[in-house]
Amino acid sequence: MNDMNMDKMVNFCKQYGFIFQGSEIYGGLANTWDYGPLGSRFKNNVKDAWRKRFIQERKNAYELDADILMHPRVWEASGHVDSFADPLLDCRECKTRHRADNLINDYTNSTIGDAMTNEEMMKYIRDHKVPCPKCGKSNFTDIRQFKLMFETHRGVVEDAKSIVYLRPENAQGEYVNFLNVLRSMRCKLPFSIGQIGKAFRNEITPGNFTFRTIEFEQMEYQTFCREGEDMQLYEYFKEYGKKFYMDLGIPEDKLRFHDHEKLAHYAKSACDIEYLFPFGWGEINGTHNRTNFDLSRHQQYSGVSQEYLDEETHEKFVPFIIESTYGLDRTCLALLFNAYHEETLENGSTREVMKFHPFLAPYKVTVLPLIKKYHSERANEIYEMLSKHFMCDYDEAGNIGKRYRRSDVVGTPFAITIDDNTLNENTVTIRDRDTMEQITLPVDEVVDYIKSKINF
RNA sequence: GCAGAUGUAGUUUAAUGGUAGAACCUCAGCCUUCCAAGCUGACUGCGUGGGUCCGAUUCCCAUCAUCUGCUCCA
Repeated sequence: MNDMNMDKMVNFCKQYGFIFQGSEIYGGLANTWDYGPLGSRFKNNVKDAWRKRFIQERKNAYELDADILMHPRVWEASGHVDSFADPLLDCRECKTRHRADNLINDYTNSTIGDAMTNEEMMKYIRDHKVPCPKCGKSNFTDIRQFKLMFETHRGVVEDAKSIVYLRPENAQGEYVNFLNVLRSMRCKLPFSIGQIGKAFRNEITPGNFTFRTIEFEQMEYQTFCREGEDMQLYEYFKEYGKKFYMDLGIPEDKLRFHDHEKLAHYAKSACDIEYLFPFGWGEINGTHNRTNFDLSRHQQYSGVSQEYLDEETHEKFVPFIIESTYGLDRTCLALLFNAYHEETLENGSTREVMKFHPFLAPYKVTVLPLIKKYHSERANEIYEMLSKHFMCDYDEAGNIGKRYRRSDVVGTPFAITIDDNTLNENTVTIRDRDTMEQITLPVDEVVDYIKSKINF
């Protein structure tokens, strides 16, 4: 991969049907992106890979599909109503933007700003002529409350009582269903609830293609455990996450851990897995030790006990939670960069090849009649047969070399060619994208051959 | 949200105050028995909305989007 950059990836994704700009014919809506035919296929394969590793192959792991809209009190209990509303103001002199509480805290070298209302902060800044950290002057706009949660209203009347939020994280869906899963699945600690779904954040400045968007999808994994085994599980899931990415084909030198020093309101410890994007290291996974903060808060706000009864010790306690969240869109973007290769050919031209893990490839196999007018009929029969098992592509336009390349550029791991031998001896040629090797196989062995090669 | 830059087919681009040419891609036909050959043809464009002007893709304004920096990033 030489000379890769974001523009090239955006163009590539558009050209080949992976990702399109949202609402494009209306000029676009900033920071929304639509997954095209190949992109949505690819994204689903990433989800399936995650499901396999995190739900299917793990004991005591259960999937959940919770609603995006939840009771507004959930977000009071979670702390998001408070912490997701940043009090922002702008310096009129140098046009920089600041958080009012940070300004005061930094100025006083304390945390007194945390407890102030917006009015109190505004008064304090005016009274003490708190300077702008950039230009030193004290000439600020009024505080404007920037809400990171999208709000909507249920019912026909838009008033404060009807507000519902589009969830800013999925985790609360697992937490409020802790008791339901515990009972219905007859769980014992430690056990995990995983969920794939969309979340929404009204970010000020997203960007970098699908890396930061206002609507995004997360694959997340909440492990409920005893206090005392929490740090061990925390370390375990950091490594398990890294291994997941390496299994998907990302080399170790493109991955690193990044421990958080500044922690979120709920976390005891936090660590990201970062991928080396062309724009630098970027978070693709976050693992947090959320302690018993969340379940305790839900117990407090709902009045419903969230305690677990340990049958061995006969103790009752609110479990700890280790959260490991995978940004699905970010993971897909990292995998797209990781798969992208430019190859220089003998004649000096270059071609693009996507080298996905075969499990992730949108198409598993392309069916190519060697000569359209002689081999199309049989090729169509074979396409039909294969499509019962895999996502297949079919291409009879242009010459055979061109069709191999069209297949390679979208990352299809196998191409099978139908020629006279197919008609006479019922064999096909299978060509492997990575090795460029060709083998001849009887038609009825093709499905098993491909299946054996695309396992994850 | 602030500052700067940018905006011409799917992509990369050319020219122009008198509504635009090309290459690649795509599609159709011919040819072709394994890696972008060739031939013929076809489709597609001045981000959007105003203004100035006889006339605007070109000048001006606004808006939208993208990029860079700032800010933000539970």
